Amino acid sequence: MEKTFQPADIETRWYQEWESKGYFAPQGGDQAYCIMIPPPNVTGSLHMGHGFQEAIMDALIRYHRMAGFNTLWQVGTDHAGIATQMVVERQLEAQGASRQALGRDQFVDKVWEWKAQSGGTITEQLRRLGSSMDWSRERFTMDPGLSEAVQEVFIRLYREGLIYRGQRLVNWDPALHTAISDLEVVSEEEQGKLWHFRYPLSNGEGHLTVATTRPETMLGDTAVAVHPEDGRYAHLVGQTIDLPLTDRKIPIIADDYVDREFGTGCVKITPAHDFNDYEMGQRHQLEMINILDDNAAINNNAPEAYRGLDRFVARERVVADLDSLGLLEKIEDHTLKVPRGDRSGVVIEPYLTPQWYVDAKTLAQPAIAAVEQGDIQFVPKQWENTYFAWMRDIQDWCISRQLWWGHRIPAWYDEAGKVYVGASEAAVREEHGLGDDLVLRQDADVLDTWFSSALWTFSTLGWPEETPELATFHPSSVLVTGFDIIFFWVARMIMMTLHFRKEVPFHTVYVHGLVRDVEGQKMSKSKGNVLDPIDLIDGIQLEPLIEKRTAGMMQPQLAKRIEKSTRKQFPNGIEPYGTDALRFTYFSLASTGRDIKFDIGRIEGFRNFCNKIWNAARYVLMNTEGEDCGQQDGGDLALSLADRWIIGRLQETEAAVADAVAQYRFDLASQALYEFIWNEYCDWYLELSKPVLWDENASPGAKRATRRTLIRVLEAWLRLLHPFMPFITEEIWQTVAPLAGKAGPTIMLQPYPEADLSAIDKAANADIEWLKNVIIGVRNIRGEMNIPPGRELTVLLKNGSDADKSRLEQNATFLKKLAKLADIGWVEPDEETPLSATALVGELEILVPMAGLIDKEAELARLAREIEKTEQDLARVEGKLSNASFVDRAPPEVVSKEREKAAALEQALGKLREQVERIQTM
RNA sequence: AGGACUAUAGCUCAGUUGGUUAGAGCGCUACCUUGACAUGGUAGAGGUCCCCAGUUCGAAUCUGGGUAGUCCUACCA
Repeated sequence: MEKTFQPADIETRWYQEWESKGYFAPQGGDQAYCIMIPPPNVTGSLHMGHGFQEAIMDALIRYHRMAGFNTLWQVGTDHAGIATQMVVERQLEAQGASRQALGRDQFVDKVWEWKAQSGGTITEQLRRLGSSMDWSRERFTMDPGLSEAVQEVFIRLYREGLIYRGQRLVNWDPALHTAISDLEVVSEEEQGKLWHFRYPLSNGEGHLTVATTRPETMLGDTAVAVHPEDGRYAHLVGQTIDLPLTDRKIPIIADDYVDREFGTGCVKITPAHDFNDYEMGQRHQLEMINILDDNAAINNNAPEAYRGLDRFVARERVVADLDSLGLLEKIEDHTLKVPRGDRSGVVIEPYLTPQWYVDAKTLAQPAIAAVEQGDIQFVPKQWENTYFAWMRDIQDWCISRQLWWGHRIPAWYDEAGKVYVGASEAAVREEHGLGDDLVLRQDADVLDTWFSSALWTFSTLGWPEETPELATFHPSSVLVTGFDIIFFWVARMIMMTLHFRKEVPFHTVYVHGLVRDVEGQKMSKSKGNVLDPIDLIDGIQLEPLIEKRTAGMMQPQLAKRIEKSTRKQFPNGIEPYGTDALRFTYFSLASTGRDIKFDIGRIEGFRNFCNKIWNAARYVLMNTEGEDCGQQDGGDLALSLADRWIIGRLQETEAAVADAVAQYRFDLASQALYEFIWNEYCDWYLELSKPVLWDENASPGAKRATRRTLIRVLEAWLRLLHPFMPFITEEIWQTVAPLAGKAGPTIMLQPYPEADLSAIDKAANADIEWLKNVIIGVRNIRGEMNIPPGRELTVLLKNGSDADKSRLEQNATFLKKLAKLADIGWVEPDEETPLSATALVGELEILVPMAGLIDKEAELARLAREIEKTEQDLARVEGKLSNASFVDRAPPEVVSKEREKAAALEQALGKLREQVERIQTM
């Protein structure tokens, strides 16, 4: 074995081995365990959030696979309608072509080509993370089977009246030329203006002043509204206004939506271009005048002067024209929320178009009930509130998109505009008895990507066929996802699955936090703070990293800043840390209910942990290979104290890990493993094994027992660790297993360690605790007194109990070795002792004679510190005990515990003071 | 506007049902290449548990009120 762990050497080798041997496929017991991957964008690439999420899923999957479950991790990718179409359109643009010039069929072919070309990136990256998904079952949302499921769902919902077509206001993206759902609109506060206009009354008796943030919409105004109880305007209700710049008269109406306090208390109403106005228009049967075209330029419904102008040009023109008419009262600065498309970034317009909708209110009812009843549980639970809040006020879901890439809507229209929904044109004709002479035209739109994602848990398993996989693995066990897609995806999956399967899609939703950079900023391309998980695994030089972070920047000054901060943060680039270290870092940060700040220092620490594991294994192998490790039962076995102790601690660790995983506390699991492996197995157990293995006088039974324990405990914790660090554990296990009497082609399919609580040896724990304390006592003196580590000491023990005496007898060799002692022995309580530095373990005194070694003043100073600390502790405890109500009212066991503490402290204090006196008088 | 979450060592974070000497990793200080590991070992320093009040014998932990930060939802023209 190499002296240091080299992850690159082993990772790809093992992954290929696992995949090619089919280890990821379901196999195992009657109980199924299934996780559906949140399908990443097929043409996307891996980011830190994926890395985190996949690591968690893989740990759960490997854990349950080893625990004997019939385990499926369903993998697949999403066609990501808008995102993918945009990428391909940009590529066409760069070549001077366009989607329109190409035509629909050819364009869609192009997208498929792009998918074929770049679709392997993300799946290759998932493999680099060690994710053990079943690639033989990989699905894509536009596979024939999944498309069939989409069509089936659409048709059935339509027939049930739960999908309908309607003309109403939608969020229109003027850049992408498509409707988008409410969820795809992000509103940010921006600086804007509030324009105040005078609208003249038709009767010539003055005007009303209205305010707007979007002046151009006044061209489509069809009313002015005031509050019904607003005394200032009550007499005007029913009269009309001469709408400036147009030749229209519009009514003054009363509606209690109007806020009397805001502005003048008069609101211009544009039902075709504002969601609130739309509703008011419905209430008052107002005319709806659409003044925009698909590009959000002014259309022919507006006065001629404005036709063809872009909305923002028209805005300036309207303001200028009103101003010249003397109707512009004032302009104020105003911060407002501007709605923008999450993909295009352009300002969204409420726009009147025919679209398809899902009746979400109806579907939401059972979906709410499922969570209320606990059929689905969120972890952490507080996300249920978020879910309820949204579901109880859910709006109908606009599912049609004016795109070409996606599932085309299975609806056909005749020339009269009558709609027929069915699986194909032929099916529609047959069903409705339509003659061949009747021309049918398929709906041009495709479905929202999330429509197909909503079916993911069952469409991937073969639905609408009743497949064996569906029967076995549905509902799935747990969904691992970020809170950002609870509405987009989780809620919709629950609705669709309950409707079509009459069962939940999953029993648990584990909601993890967002991965942020070290300063808590969201990672984003434009901030240039993105970390690529693959770069953390393989490492990257500074220059390529800068290149990567600044590539394709629109603004050169941004690139400069990014380069500077990157140089500062990673002056030497990023070292290769390996997948295991990266994964372990994720786990250690994965406490529930908070985002994680990714600190490069942590991953370095866990890389070191990998190295520690590697070297611990080297040590064990050096001492066991070619030796009798008691593989065959029989032969003398004389377990040492340390052997019994570490076996018990292993059980406790196994229990802790199982407990942590059951609660999705990967941070606690990783911590328990780290602590056991490094602080107990390596720091203490390996050291305690040396005196046995290197002692020529030790019995063969003792040596055999120690070798056996060394190798078996190692073998067990490799399995225990495997779901979290798959590669290093597999690599080491291959060599270790036979020596531990285990056989098998892979650690992946070995049984997961289960705690045997009867093997926990409380007495051994206490004895080891004593041993550690004595050693630490001596080391402390050595360290603080600057005694060279190589210098062997003679130590005297005093005032020991019978237990201390027998403990010393049994452990003298260990003490000598670990504390570097030439000799250790007892002195009687009244016996004269040389002047010594002392440490206390309970009542036992450890004496290190000072002659020639220890400076008198230094020891006095050390004792003074010790005394001060002890005095403080004692004062606190005595304070409690002198409080009558504490003694009266606290539980007796708490009180007696405090009393014992006080006694022990008092005694220790006495001894320390005695010691000070002795040193001073010498 | 409503809601959620967060605040503990210089940094990143644990801390179970109230009773600990408030912990870990990184960083820091000193010493050490001892036959697994310097990606290491040993010892050590470092905390007003955000603030105020309350409940309690006892609060990092429970309650109320503040402060600061992050996020979500809905929005007034």
